[in-house]
Amino acid sequence: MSIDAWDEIRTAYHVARLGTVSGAAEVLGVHHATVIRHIDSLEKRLGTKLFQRHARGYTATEAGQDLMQVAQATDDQFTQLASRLKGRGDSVTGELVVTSIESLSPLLSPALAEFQMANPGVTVRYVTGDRVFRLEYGEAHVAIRAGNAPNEPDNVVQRYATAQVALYASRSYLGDRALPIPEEELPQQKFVGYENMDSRAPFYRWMEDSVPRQNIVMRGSDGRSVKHAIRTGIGLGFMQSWEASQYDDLVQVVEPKSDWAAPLWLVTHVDLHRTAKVQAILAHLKAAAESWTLS
Amino acid sequence: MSIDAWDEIRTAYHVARLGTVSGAAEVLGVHHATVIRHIDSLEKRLGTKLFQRHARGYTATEAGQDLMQVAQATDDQFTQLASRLKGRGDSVTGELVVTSIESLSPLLSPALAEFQMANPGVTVRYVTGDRVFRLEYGEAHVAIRAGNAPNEPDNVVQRYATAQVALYASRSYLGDRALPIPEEELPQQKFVGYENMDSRAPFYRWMEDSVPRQNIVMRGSDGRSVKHAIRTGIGLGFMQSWEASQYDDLVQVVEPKSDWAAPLWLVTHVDLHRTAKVQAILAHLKAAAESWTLS
DNA sequence: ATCGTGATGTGCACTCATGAACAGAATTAT
DNA sequence: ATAATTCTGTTCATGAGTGCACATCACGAT
Repeated sequence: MSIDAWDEIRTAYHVARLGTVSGAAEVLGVHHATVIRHIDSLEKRLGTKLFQRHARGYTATEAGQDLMQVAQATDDQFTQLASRLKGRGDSVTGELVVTSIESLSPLLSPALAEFQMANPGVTVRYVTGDRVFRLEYGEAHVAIRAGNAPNEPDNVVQRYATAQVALYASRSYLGDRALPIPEEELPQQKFVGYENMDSRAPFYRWMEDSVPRQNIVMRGSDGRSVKHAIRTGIGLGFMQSWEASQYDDLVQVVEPKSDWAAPLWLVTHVDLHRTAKVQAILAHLKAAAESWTLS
Repeated sequence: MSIDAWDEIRTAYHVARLGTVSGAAEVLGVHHATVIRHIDSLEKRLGTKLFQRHARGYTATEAGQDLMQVAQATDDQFTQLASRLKGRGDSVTGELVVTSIESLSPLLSPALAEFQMANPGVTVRYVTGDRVFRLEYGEAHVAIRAGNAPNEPDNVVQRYATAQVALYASRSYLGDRALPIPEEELPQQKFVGYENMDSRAPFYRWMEDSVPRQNIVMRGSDGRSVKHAIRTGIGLGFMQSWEASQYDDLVQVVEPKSDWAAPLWLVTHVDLHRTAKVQAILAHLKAAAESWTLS
């Protein structure tokens, strides 16, 4: 039994507040006849007289005063809401959800942390996972995708950076082997792969095609386990160049092939792309990418 | 900077609550195209995207969820308001303002007190005064008027009772005079009158016409002072029979003339006459009048 | 693969709420 | 007293908002 004529309540509110139909009509920007009709309709709807009509104006009955108080509170809340929402569009506050495949985590995490430091009003949520988080369902504000250019409707995609990926091994695995390893000897090496290598990543496609299955001696389901396996010396494996360079015990075994390069894409939803919050994170991510290419 | 489209907020609220435009349209009883237009209009008005649109429905953004919470509270308050007002029309609660000329106070006060005892939910305000309290301004729910039948528009008037008025004097004034005093001797007596006797009361009109002005030795501005003056023995004066009968020292000096009788009228405003509260007080007042004629 | 279902989105005809004009009433000013 | 002002309230023409029909798309089941 809820009321389905909020505008009529709003009209009655201004009539009760000002005391006259004409005054309310002027404030509301409508004709006074409209105000009268709203009041009549609302009174019929509620089954109660809200106003005493006389030639000098409308005076609220008890019911009318009750309604005025409720509507007063409503008007205040709506006004606050409006200024909150208006501000939200132009300021960088609230939640900011970024998603990517898990393997980009070591690259993005520092940049996101920096962004949060620079914008204390925002709480960053960085969600990774195998399943693609869909922007059109509002699951994330911005996604970093790898591989071929995404082609989803209502998504604006920008070329981002190129993930430098190369084949690494630990010194304990290599021993005193000469580097680089000749390309024709690579298939005989032991490898560390990824659990579900049906991913679009081109370097994993190369591994599946070039390396005999029995030589992929371990598969990890996430980046950390793969990284640990390589450092332990189980075999060769792909890693982000940026991440691998942080570990002294890892060495690059061959010059990266050109088709291993995985292009990265910045993807946002059309509706959110214009907002200041999204623009801010995009600018920050691009700036962070500049520093990657330098190192 | 307040929002002037409450109905659109209501529409957006249901969309956010149900997740689909079609569902909201069904609940709201409008076409789904209308819902879409409301959302578009509201988003333009607020300058913020409230929903992520996709083929499976609308999911609320942060802004949309914020709006939903505010609107949820509003809906609750309006629902409570509606049930409150609906109930108020059928129950006898709240304020009840009764007005009359001051001289009827001794008659009405006991009846009003009884009414309040019988209806604890109501707070009775009994206002008396020389100035006529106007029902059309909402100053009172019911008025008891004396004299000629009131003829104001939008007022429903009912014949009530006849105020029994007679001429009284104290035993100290009369001494051992024989009663009743012959009518032709009355003008030579001393009298107690009323301050503003231009009132419509017929017995005061008789006094002005029949008694020489110098014999009206005192005039009171309210009923109590007139009563005290008569009891002190200053002269003859008009009193309500019902009130005078309570004082042993007062005696009726002549048989009441028929044209002294002042008819009483129950007056209510059209808008309030149908309400249960007004009907209750009217019934109670009529019942009280029954007991007067008995005594 | 194909069909079915349930959703959004858009152009067009129409209805209903709105606005303009006028009448009436009461209060205030001259 | 009379005029002027400021309200309410009603009638009628019009336009904005609504409903309808159809197109389109995504997902799921057969």
